[in-house]
Amino acid sequence: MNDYSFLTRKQQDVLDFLLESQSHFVQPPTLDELCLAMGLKSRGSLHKHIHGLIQAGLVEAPNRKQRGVRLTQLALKTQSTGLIDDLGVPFVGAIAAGLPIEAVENVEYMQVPAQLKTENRCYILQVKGDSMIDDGILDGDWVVIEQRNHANNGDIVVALIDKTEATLKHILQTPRETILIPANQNIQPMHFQPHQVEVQGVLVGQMRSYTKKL
Amino acid sequence: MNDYSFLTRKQQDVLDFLLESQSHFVQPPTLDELCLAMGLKSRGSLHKHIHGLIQAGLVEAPNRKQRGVRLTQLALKTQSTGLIDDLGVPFVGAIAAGLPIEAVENVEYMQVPAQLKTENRCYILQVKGDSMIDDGILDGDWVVIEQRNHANNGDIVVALIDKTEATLKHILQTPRETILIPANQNIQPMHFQPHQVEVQGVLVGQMRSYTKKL
DNA sequence: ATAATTAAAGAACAAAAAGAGAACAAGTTT
DNA sequence: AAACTTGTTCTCTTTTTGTTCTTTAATTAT
Repeated sequence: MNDYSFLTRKQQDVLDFLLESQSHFVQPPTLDELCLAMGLKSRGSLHKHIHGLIQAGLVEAPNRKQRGVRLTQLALKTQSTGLIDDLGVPFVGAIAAGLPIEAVENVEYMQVPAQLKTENRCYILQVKGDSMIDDGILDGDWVVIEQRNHANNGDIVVALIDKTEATLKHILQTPRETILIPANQNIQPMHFQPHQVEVQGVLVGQMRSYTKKL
Repeated sequence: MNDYSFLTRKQQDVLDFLLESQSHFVQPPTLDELCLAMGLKSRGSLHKHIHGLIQAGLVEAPNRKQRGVRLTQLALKTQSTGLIDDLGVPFVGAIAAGLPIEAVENVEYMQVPAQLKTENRCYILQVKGDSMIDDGILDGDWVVIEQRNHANNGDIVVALIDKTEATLKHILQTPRETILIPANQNIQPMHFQPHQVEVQGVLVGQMRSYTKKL
């Protein structure tokens, strides 16, 4: 999970277990409980690993009053692969085919499941229009975009055309031209000179609400 | 979150018991009643825990006139903002047209944006099959379902047919029959006697990942 | 193979937590 | 007034829990 090269293998195991199971414990687990949960028979052994984690600043040093093994903020923050993200993903605006991205004034943050984003910087746009309807991306859907300026052929990208229009399309890049392909039988693919098209991100997730109307 | 994690084990137990059983007591329970209910033999022991809760601000300090143990607003609040929201929405399994819901063994929790769920109890299913493809719900998508047993005509619901098969369809309920309508031109609507169809939830959100394959 | 590191188990210990019971004061009931 | 209830305080004992130490096995490096 997390790579703390200065931790021993077992210390890392213990840390991973703590991070993973923290929500299962109502109270911070005691050493004995951890032993049981991890299949150890001796507190003494486990204590040495915990001690290592304390020195690494990943576990709170107990102050003789508060018992149980508590993770520190540092440990929680470095849990990058966990399900819970601190801030969430910023919702930056709406994208309609043929128009610049319409930015929202107050950037909101949406709590997005880890499965719908990547480790890299992501942002959220709201889709306007039906140009991707055949791919199941409907008017009003939110899309999670990983911010980067290159894409593979076939990817669905946010493309900026002639530095003015933004659109969400499949991309096909050849040395001679760049083609933006909608997922809508009624709309034709568009051909451009490579320099006309600027990739602003790649689609990694999509969401839809059936209750809220925005 | 409120950290009443500085409570000792027994203090937490007492608090949990009070929160859980408050409706069972007509009057705020006396120490002796609590002892009896919790299986303790000495008021003195229990009083020490209550005293800890008083200092934590979770229990009202009694004033000799009003007897019994009273919870404070703070304690009640910490219960309503409990763990459910922190955990996210449970991912309980996969739904394929014509098959029972295939439950996952270890329930995972996904952090879902507020826009995709409701205030009521929700759960997540993964869609198998193409029966809702015309509504932009594709094979492999996750759907957020609000758990309830009634629906309005036109809603997309999780329907249990003859207590065996589960499916995700539009519902149309008339006094004579219940019709489940797929969003796929190749599949015909299905007609049932009302008693054959049991609504298990209503679709409120949908998500799709373009990176993870599950 | 030898040495060093890492793990595990268990014993022993001190501090904290938890429990039991007695005693007491202030109220309530009889 | 006497008996009872109820919260509070106190002492004492038992259990739980973190810590330290020693011994032994397993793994890794030299």
